[in-house]
Amino acid sequence: MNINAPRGTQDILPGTSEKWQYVEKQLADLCRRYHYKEIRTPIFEHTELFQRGVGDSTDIVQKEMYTFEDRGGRSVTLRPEGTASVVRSYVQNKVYGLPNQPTKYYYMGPMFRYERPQQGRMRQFVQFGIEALGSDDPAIDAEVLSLALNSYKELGLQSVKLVLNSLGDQESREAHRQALIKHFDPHREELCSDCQIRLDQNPLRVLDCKKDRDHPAMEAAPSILEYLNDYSKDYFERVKQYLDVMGIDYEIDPNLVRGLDYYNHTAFEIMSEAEGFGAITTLSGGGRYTGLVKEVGGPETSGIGFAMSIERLLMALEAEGVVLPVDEGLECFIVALGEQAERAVIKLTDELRRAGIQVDKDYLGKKMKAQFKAADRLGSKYVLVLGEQELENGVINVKDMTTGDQKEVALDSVIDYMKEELTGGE
RNA sequence: GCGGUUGUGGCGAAGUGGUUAACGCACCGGAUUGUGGUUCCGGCAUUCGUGGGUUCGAUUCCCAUCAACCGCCCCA
Repeated sequence: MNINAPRGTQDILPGTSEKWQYVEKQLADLCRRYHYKEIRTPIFEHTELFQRGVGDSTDIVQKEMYTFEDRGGRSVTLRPEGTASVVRSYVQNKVYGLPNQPTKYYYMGPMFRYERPQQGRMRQFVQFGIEALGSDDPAIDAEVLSLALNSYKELGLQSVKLVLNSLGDQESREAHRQALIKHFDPHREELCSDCQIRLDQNPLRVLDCKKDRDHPAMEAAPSILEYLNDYSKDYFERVKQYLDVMGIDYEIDPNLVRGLDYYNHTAFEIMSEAEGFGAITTLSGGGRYTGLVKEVGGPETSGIGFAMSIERLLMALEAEGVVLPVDEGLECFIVALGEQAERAVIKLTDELRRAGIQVDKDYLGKKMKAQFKAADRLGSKYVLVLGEQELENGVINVKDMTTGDQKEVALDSVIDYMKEELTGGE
């Protein structure tokens, strides 16, 4: 019997889950300010959606999908990325017909890719992403880039860089495609097996092949930037202009291609340059897509989006030594001494909790000394002690664990007293 | 899909072909009466990922298997 979590999945336990909650909260607030609203789509979709949406020639579709047949004989796939689902939803719900375009969504949730796990790569991982549909204004490209970058900056990361490229529009891409084929075809036999296939299916991707990186033909390969038509060139210029206006630094990489088929115009990645980050440096990636909405059955609509891995974000925070402000302590621990007191403590514990105070107590029948030790270990700010004596006198002992000071408080006013101590105090 | 490393108690980690498998941390109990973080004392693996083989005997040798980690490809 294999009782381990499946390969490439992980449990996120207390101690770490607080960090996730913090990050999720910060990202949601960032989206609120940029006015992106949350969308939640199913975790699995019809396999066909990803085949058409993500693209048959992509690695994701060819070898990384978690695909299975359900009991009704339908082929379904655990989502490997978020954009296809969001676009499907946009089309299915006819959101393109609503007023107030563009539609600006954010999402956060698990994605699945069947790969060999390693540092920064899981079979189930969590992506946060945004999509802006219904506008091809370069200003919204700049907005998406700004949000992407700020999500890292606001959490305290320093060593992140934005790498930018333009893949041009349909016409530019086609011209470039022809040029690439013409350029690489004479060297076809010298390229790796993957690239020989890419040359036919999507020659653009030959450019980001790591195996053939040092091939002499790579150096002289035609750059997409030289094949941009006037519209695409102008589009790219305006995106850069808007970034400049916001004071956002970026690096142009004409070989940045992106693995998904649907991109055009703006394509980008954000990478970590932190020391000791591991082999994978890409934190997030995204770009503009124009054919996708139509491909999924909607009207010709342009969109742009990006997605980041929360796992990699947390890795980057770790690598840069950023400490998140998460509080793992406890407000108060109540010690009961004796049967009589135990009942009173159970009642008081409940009352304090309903009054908004965080309270815990012992459930292992420990002696007082051990209960104090437990309270200390839990990082409790206060320890309340209730024994037979206190009970008789209608009081309770309140000890401030930081200063060691102890005070006797009337039992019927202890709730107000604790509220005052925990909030009003300083 | 390919390659490398590893698998001893809750965690970290030594170790050897042979009577009781170090040590550290953590945990539990105690050091007189109802008060934590220091100190001292005591306790805590019929068992060395799993299955099989070699052997008089294996945690140590061999094979298989499972798993984890890291890397390649590609990506988030």
